[in-house]
Amino acid sequence: MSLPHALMVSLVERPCSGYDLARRFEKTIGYFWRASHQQIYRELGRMEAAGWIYSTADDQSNTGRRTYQVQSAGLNELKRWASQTDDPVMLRDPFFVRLRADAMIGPLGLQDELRHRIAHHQLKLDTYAIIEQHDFLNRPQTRAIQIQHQILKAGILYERNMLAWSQQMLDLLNQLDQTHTPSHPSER
Amino acid sequence: MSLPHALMVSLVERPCSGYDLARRFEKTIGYFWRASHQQIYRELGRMEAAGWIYSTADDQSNTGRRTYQVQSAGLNELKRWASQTDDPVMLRDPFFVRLRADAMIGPLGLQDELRHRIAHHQLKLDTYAIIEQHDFLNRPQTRAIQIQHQILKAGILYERNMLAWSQQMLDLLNQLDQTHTPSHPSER
DNA sequence: CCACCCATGTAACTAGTTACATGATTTC
DNA sequence: GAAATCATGTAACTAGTTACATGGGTGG
Repeated sequence: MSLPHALMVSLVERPCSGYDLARRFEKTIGYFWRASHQQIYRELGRMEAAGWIYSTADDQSNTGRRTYQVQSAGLNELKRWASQTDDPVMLRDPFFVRLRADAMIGPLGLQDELRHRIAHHQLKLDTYAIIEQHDFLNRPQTRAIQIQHQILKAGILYERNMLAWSQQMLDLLNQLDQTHTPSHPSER
Repeated sequence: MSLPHALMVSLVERPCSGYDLARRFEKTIGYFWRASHQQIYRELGRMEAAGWIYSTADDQSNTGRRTYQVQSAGLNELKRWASQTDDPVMLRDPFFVRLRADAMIGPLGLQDELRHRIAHHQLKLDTYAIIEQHDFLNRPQTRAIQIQHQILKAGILYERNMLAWSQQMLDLLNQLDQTHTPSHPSER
């Protein structure tokens, strides 16, 4: 499992509450891992039970807010886990299944979804460009910053890739539809 | 959920047994979706109960082998599902978490894993090149074939991308380690 | 005082993985 | 006759999602 370890990495960077973690995982950290607040609270509970982290009720203001920090047992676990090897994950997008369905029993008019996806990838690229500008360019090039920058670049490459591919796919579908639809009104 | 629909697409292409589906999902179809035989049998059972598919014991040879085919209810469900819209999936690779851990509490010596990943991506690219040669080049350019080819290209682009990025990451780590590791953290 | 954000959780479900199990057929 | 492969499943667990719930603090 990766989520507890992703949370610990985040807590090593800066100790904070579950709520803050949830927000950080929705924003900047979200380009490389994502989690809902329900999952986060569950994992925080488990990790505290395992002695990997501990929490203090940082409360002058009687909310239930707790701040979590990584303990040495957690650090050891993180090192152990980070040193093991796994196969890279595959690209696994339901949209490919839709397209394959369109190829077999189509045309299903997937152009709209493609346009939606193109906009989505463009938006992510814009966000990443802002993060890159803000966090990585014109910053001291420490070891940590260079590695984190390279991780962000993976996200940028991925989005750029999917954007270009989606445009190609849209062109192809438009071209196929164009030659199919007008001459024979049988379909649609 | 996508798996039942992925299975139906596969069964539309060619009716077959659960065992055959499992093999097809490990091989060629595996570049866009993957499933274990346990999952496949479970889904086949559910889909048959739902009336989306039906099976016949194709048995002159008393094995329990059953061949599955998609029924019209299944085709309708497939059309309905394929026409809905979702957000594209994100890149979500535990290795990014490992790298982030290395950035915070490193160096952890992730070069070996990177070399492993580079070999893996190269292997997939080789496989895809064979599939492309065999299934898509010098073939009649029907609508279905062109779409399926474009799906394969997404896989090729993805692997090419990850390969190039992994090599950059490996170079970066080598460069950082080289200046960091020896007795003095400052340089050498 | 109402809406919105802060902050925490529980419960139930779905999807995917791992481990285990069984028997028949083909190949050496 | 042993080993590999064909062919099917069950059981238990893990990870992730969706829906629901609660209560305090802040700004207009």
